[in-house]
Amino acid sequence: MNNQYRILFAEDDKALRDITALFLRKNGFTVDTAEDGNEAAAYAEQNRYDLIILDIMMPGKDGKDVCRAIRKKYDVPVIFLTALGEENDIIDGYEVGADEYITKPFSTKLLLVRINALIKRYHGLLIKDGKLRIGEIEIEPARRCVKVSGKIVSMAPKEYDLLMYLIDNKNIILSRDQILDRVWGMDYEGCDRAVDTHIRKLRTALGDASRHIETVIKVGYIWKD
Amino acid sequence: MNNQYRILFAEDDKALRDITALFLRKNGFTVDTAEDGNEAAAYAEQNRYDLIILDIMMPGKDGKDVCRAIRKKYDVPVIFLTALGEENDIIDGYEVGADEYITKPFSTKLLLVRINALIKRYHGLLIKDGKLRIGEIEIEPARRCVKVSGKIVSMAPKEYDLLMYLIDNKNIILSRDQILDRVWGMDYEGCDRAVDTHIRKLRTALGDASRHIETVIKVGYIWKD
DNA sequence: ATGCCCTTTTCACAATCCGTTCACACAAAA
DNA sequence: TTTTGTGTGAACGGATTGTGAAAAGGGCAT
Repeated sequence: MNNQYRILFAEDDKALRDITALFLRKNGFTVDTAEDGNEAAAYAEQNRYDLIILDIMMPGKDGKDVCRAIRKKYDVPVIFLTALGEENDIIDGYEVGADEYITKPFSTKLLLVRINALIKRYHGLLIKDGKLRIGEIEIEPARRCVKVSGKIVSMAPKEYDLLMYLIDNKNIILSRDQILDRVWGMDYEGCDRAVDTHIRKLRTALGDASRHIETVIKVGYIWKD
Repeated sequence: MNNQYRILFAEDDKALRDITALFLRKNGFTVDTAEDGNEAAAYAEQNRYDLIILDIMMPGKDGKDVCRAIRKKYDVPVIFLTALGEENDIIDGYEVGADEYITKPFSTKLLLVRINALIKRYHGLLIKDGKLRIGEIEIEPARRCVKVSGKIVSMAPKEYDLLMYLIDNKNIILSRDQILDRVWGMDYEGCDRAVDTHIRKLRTALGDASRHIETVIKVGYIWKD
């Protein structure tokens, strides 16, 4: 399991697709790219994304069709791209459930601003320079690198995933079942004390900063700012 | 896969255009030339460049118009050329989003310095004399030639492509899937352990310098400076 | 077409790292 | 106090990756 924010980026112009995907990866996102509507729909069917960016004009299924299909399946922020002056698309876009609308040409900077706004709206977190800051902790998702008060803290994969999940849902009590479902996967069959063990390891790794992780007896755990 | 940097060079003086383009190509860049503003705008519309060099005074669209048009479309470093003493152009140039400014006549050496500075700023890489340097490694993309601490290292095509992909995305974790998509091609069907094998070969080839390639367990690989 | 060489892929095994479980200590609720 | 829930450390088992070699694939000259 990987807790970088996952973005699906569907755009038929290969050059634009590549350059934008690289830019997004540099900013800490995990990016899957699709070159047409059908590929995008297939990806969205098979995976869960934190954000989906769709070009409206694409061969095969157009962006709006893809968006409608996705919206039936699960709730995820969607950004539409369209050529300048296609105002009708904008209306339609919002109708099928788009959250943001960007006209091409756009600067990568603008795109990032919109993405961060959406992530913040959906998760309550702020990303700056590809780094996620929360108290004395700084996380660089692109490198799965965690620093506490400036010092790099090495972390096993599950510890990192667990940390990201807690932070993603900060100030919300998470039951062991919820944690197991999201961090371990729905299909996990083992005993739920595995969570306790990983919480302990995470606490050890975080040192002082572990005070943010509080035990809610008989319920689960919570990350408090 | 083409890992040379692409430059668009717009200049109406044919002699200067040809000699400069030749010089840039000798230094490992892929160069498209345009002889006026309209041609430059058309090229920029149809292709993606890693750098654009624009003469300000050109027939048709002048350099500033072209720059404005490009800036609306995508984010790319732009260098302006202008005749000596046209200070107003400098002001305007930065206004429309130029990154660098070079007065004619200029030495090819100076141009190269500025180009490298920009490429480095945008990509985090250093190119000098057509060679890309990263730590003790020196790569000549034009010849697909790699040196480690001055010693030529022979490398199979996939190893080279893999190296370039890692470097292009340095300090970013790349999953085996991402690597397979980019270096092998989307349509690759084999098992993803092929990546591991090539990583090993690349490590062997790089010797000491292989310490830059780190394994991120359960996720993929990363090139760290 | 054939054989050769280089590259790529696959496989089996080794080494390493990670996750899970257990037993017990301790703390909180009943 | 009893009961239930959580913290802790160590040990086991399993998953993931490193490694070498062998098989498969492709290009090129003969």
